[in-house]
Amino acid sequence: MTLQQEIKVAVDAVVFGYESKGNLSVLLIKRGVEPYKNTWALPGGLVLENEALETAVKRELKEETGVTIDYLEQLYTFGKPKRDPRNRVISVSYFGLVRPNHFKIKADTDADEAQWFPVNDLPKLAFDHNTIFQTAEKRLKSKLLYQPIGFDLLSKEFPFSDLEHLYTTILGQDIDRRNFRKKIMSFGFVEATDKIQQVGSGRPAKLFKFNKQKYDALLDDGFYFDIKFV
Amino acid sequence: MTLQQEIKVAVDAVVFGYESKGNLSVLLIKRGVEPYKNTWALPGGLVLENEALETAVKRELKEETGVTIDYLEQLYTFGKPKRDPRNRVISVSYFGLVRPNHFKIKADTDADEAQWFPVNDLPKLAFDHNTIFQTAEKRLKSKLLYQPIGFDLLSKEFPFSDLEHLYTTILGQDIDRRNFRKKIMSFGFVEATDKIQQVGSGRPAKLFKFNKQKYDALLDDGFYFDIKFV
DNA sequence: TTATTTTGTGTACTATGAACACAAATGTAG
DNA sequence: CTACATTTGTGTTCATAGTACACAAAATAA
Repeated sequence: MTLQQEIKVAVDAVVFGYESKGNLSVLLIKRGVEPYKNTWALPGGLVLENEALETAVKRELKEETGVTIDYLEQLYTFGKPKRDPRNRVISVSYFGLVRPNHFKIKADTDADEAQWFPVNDLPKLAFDHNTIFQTAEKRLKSKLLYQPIGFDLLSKEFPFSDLEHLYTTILGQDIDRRNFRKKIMSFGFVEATDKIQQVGSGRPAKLFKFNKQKYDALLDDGFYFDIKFV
Repeated sequence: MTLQQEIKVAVDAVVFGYESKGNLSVLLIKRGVEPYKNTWALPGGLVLENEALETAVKRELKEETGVTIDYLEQLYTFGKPKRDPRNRVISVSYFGLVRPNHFKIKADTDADEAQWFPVNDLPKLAFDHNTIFQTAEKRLKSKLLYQPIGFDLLSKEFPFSDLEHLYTTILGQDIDRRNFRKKIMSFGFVEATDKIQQVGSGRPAKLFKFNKQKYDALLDDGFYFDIKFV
């Protein structure tokens, strides 16, 4: 009943990065081998014989881009028979976020092969990677509304406006700053520090930080984030 | 850099069924071959050479249990190197729901190998299938609160109390019947029929049905189900 | 005929969401 | 150095949605 399989297993990662003021980007690499040689693609590759899936993603990311990941979760597994023109390859895709300070692409060996692209201006990608990207983008938007993953795209300490801009950028809609701030602060896991930051013109901003311990404690109580009102 | 792979790809399904009055069950099969011969396991098996993943699940379900699925979505991909004691096998798991009238297990060939088990009284399962089950149960609970998947566990026409009991059973908490009914009806995609059903003692109940078209139309407007208050 | 079981319904109170504008602190341009 | 532009920071009112709560109606069972 069970034919001998010749299916290969790959992992691919959709990694988002955010630079202040509305720059949401995705990390891509330019393929050096056929098929799709010289085409942009998501970082990723084949899983090794005795390697866990998540280990494989992290390894590939490090090898291909040098970027350090701050948040990583499994996204979806794509397995259509013809998604790779040559062999049958199923791809377990991952969804990742990086902080601005982990944003820089490594300067050595194949540095010019990896690059950040703004999400609104992506090239045509290899394989079904555009589909994978869209799935990730959808996940990012919906997850932002009920889990505090946005903080993994910001520095450890950030002005409140960074958080606002992150939300408006990703969701593509304006928010009321007073209501947003009131709501976020009501959760109790975002705390003001005593630092103040001045950037360009305008009143200097207090810096805030995300308190993961408090968040985890709330989670145990069946807490639900829920800022879908934004 | 890329060693020759010897990884096999399987699919497994966690299929939930619901019989009236608080009986939530999962579909299991008894394995006929090593490893884990004679141990209960989730239905599933290896993906064929040119077969889509979802096709594979449906095929395995049909072959092993004869049950017709009403709702199916991908759950998670499990890929720890030692999850199968013999070969490296990654499992793409699926999450399924069946209506009561599709509940019966086929009577032919290996019928006695498939069986419904109440979720609160599962045996120890083969491989990491207990983990897979737990992941599915969690998904069922959380999904019930923001997507109307509960209807895929009921008959096409059902008394309102069936819906209530479904929610109390799966979530494991009581609900206020008046508020629940008010909320569900406010969404507009549950409609009363003109049929009335009498079961045992008590006042006979109007039958209701789920209107998928109306639901889909709402979805396009960015509608969010949200009955997490239950 | 009485008790038991299940369905069906409305109102008052509370909490949360939504809408809204102006002063404070700094840099920048004339 | 003064006026203007830019960004941060903050409260109140109104509308909507959630929550708590009890009893009558229609049937069967004893």
